[in-house]
Amino acid sequence: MANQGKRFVQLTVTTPQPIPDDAQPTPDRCCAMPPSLRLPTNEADELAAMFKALGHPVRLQIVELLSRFGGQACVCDVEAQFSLSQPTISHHLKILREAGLVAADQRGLWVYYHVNPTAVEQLWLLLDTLR
Amino acid sequence: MANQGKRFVQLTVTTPQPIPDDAQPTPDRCCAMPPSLRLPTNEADELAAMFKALGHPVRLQIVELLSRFGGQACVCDVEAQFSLSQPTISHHLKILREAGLVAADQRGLWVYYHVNPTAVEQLWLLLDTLR
DNA sequence: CCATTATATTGATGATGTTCAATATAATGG
DNA sequence: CCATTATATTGAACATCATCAATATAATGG
Repeated sequence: MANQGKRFVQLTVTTPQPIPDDAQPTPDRCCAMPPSLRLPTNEADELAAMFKALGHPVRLQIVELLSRFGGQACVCDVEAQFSLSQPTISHHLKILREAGLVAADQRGLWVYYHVNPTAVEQLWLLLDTLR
Repeated sequence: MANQGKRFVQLTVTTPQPIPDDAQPTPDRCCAMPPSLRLPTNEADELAAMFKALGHPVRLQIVELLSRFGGQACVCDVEAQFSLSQPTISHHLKILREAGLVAADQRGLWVYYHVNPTAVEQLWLLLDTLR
């Protein structure tokens, strides 16, 4: 079977507008061309919540770790990598879950976590427009 | 002109890996394959600090705004887009500056901010490995 | 040097985040 | 049903964050 484990997505990206030639380098007044927001507040809220979840070194390391073990990393695997209590790891995993960045499924007594590729994709796409 | 201001991107998305057939559905012990951290703590600290700076809707909107006005957006331009006090905007800009995501240069009485493309690139690259 | 203006800093207040010990929950195997 | 084990939740202590009013700083133009 071709393209196993992959799918293709086509999307539209707005490019940054070029600075117009008549923009004064040192104008005698400011705010001549007030830019308007193109990132709506509700979108910004959701994306910022995901960035916020990545905004802690331990959580970033957890996600990086999970990204290399699709569905095979249980909580105790994660726990083993850090000098943090079990409740603290559980707390960080909850934050990542609630942001939609990871998902969990229970198999027997263990809970296995994996990265949600759609969520990462959204962030990646946004950064792509900011580069 | 067709597709003005837009470009099309085709990209590949990795779907979650299926659990291999030889993975025990209910193994009698866990952590058989302890993964090790590949993202060093000092790197994680720096990257997480940048993600954290993006982890607020207003700051995300500020960066998005700046990305479309390379070196032409002064603080008052930014201020005009939000219902927040001038000190609050200044505070958010400081956080973005200290994370290395934006830089400022003064021209006359005004201070113009622009996105630091190297910083965005770093985050983009990391997310690229997590997809 | 004085007045004006844009931006930054300070200090305060209320909200949110991080961590752990203790405890609860839920699955498993006798 | 009981003991064991993995994970989650609770509650508390302490740290950090977001916001604004007030004030400081620094550039400019008289």
